[in-house]
Amino acid sequence: MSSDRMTRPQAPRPASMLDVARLAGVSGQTVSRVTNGSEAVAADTRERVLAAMRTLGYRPNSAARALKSGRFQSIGVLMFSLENFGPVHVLEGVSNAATARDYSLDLVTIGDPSTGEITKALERLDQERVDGIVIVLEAHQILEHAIRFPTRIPSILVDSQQYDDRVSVNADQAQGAELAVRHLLELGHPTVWHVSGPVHRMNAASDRQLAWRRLLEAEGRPVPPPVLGDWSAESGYRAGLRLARDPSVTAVFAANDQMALGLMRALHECGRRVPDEVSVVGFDDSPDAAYYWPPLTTVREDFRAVGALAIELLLEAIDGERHEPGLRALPNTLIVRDSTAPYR
Amino acid sequence: MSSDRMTRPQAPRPASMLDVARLAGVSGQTVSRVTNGSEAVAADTRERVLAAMRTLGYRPNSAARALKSGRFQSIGVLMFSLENFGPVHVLEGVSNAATARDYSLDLVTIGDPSTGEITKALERLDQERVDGIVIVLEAHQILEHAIRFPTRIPSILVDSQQYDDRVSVNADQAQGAELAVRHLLELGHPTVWHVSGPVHRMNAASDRQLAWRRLLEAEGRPVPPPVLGDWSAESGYRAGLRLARDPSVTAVFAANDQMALGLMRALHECGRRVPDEVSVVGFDDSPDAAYYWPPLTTVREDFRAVGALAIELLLEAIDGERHEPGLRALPNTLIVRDSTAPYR
DNA sequence: CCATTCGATGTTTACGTAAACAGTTCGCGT
DNA sequence: ACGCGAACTGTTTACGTAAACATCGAATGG
Repeated sequence: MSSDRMTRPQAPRPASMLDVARLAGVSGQTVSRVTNGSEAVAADTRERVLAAMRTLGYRPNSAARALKSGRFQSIGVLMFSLENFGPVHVLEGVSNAATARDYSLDLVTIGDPSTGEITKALERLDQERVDGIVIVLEAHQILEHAIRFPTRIPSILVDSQQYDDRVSVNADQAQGAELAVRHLLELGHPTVWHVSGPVHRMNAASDRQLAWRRLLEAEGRPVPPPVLGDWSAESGYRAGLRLARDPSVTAVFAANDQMALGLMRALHECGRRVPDEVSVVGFDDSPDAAYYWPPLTTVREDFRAVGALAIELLLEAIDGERHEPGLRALPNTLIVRDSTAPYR
Repeated sequence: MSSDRMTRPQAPRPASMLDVARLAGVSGQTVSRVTNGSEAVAADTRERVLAAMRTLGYRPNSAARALKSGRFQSIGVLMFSLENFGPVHVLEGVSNAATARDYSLDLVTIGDPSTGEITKALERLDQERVDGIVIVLEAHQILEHAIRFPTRIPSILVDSQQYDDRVSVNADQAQGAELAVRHLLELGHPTVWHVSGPVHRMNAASDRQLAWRRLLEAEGRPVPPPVLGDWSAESGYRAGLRLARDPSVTAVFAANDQMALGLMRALHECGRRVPDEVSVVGFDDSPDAAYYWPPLTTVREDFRAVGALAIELLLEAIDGERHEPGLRALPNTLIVRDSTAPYR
């Protein structure tokens, strides 16, 4: 292979538009026209150019193109970790939608969510190698770190929060939480306990908790103190150990599936049967939820749709369209499995 | 808002290097020198240039830079779905490593793994907006679809397979499977059953199955017929329903955590206690595995390290280094939890 | 039969940057 | 004072593409 290196004529720089033009006996502009599919180029000329392209293995130089046009055909995505199921699926939705529109994706993940890291990441993205940015962060992170949004190019948030001056997209947290709580109440449970996510001033966890509380109050039910978790199965487990001691607990709404998983493990350990003694509902419908023990009743978020909508709005913004600021909330579906049963 | 558009002076095009140069009263080249941190520029000149940059909000144009230098400071990543835990974590490792080296990531996911889609995706990446490509695919997918690897730029595979002419990186499947099986044998079980992943001619599933078989044979144990799954919890569940009927089954090695999850659900349903009657080991150490019921003994893969090594090797290749073809296999760790117990 | 139009193609130019090369100034040794 | 090199800065050029404008021939219409 080193001989390969020595005999080969020094990586013959890739063919340029002009190389193709010369071979095809036309001008560079005509090659450009063929490349961009547009314009009227005589059929035989086009054929000749295409043949030359094939011969030379020509590929348009995207850097030159971007330089000339000012467009990158690329979307930046800023994400926290890929630990949690939700954001990863949003990413998948975003990726599919972007690919469908012929945009590529520039992914930046933030290892350590410090102000410095986030700012640096946004700087990176803002350095004009992308046409727009999708930010998958929660509001509290944005507030705590005093994040300054890019100004040069459009950006959109995937977050359940309502912003005065920005467009955001997410699943409808309140509607989802209501589905869960209402389901349990309809099964006859006197009230519903809640294992909450890490509540900050504004985030999905607080939205879910608030909706849970509101619905119980509206129905005139007692509102038990919520148990605080941090989205992890481990925190759900700890919450479960506390709830399992209280025999009045017959229905629990966990703010996500992983906490529901930990919760059920604790209930099992304490000998409280699910769903016979305690009904459990989760949130997210992660792929494994159907195979928890017992299979988990949960609220399915349409992450793909969230990602797709984010891209759609962002591309419109890139094209100069102005959107009304505010949250676009997408509805969720209740998936009933075996972890919930009528109150006895 | 339309008035906004009309009054504003046409989105004053972003400041260029020359704008900065004019304001600072220097040449463009000096600005370039300051930007690139290199060279000897007099301290006061540098200050003046930096001040001008701040005033104008100057950002180097990455397209122009890429055009001039022929480098993109960007790595392409080709992935199948983001459904499975493993690949997503590899992506995270890749992302972290790339960021640390000041490379950005161009992510392409393949919705439908048809030949056309894969080829199209590789074309996209090969269109020279990246300096190198990380391909996260399994060998059988590559073979079945007769994938042609990019030739213009270096690429590296994340896959457990040994290729004659390419460099690949992955966790050591055989070593991991041996950890699992040996653990069960050391607990005194007469033999170990296996719920396999979707075996193709060459992939992680077949590697794990082969290692399982080899070790049993080496130890002179009977080799029960492996039960075929497809990585999903659902397939583990179906496998479990079959294994649960057979009282001679006391130890099962599932080829991933999700199948172990489904397996344990089936065992529960059939009244076979884990680990008292049946011990179960998984593979991957997904975040939830510690909170399965019971907590799952499993093999932890260091996905981050895999991603990091892939980036390291790829960057070296970009810098012109030639690597010996072959597989770099990274060792795994056995995590013992409550789903395994001594044979009684 | 010439003017007009239009389709097809070519020429020029600019995008923003950085390498290569070309000064210019200054201090120092002689 | 002179020459010399080091330190600093400027000028020219090329990267590959596509918009704007220019040209040319042929077809159309009166």
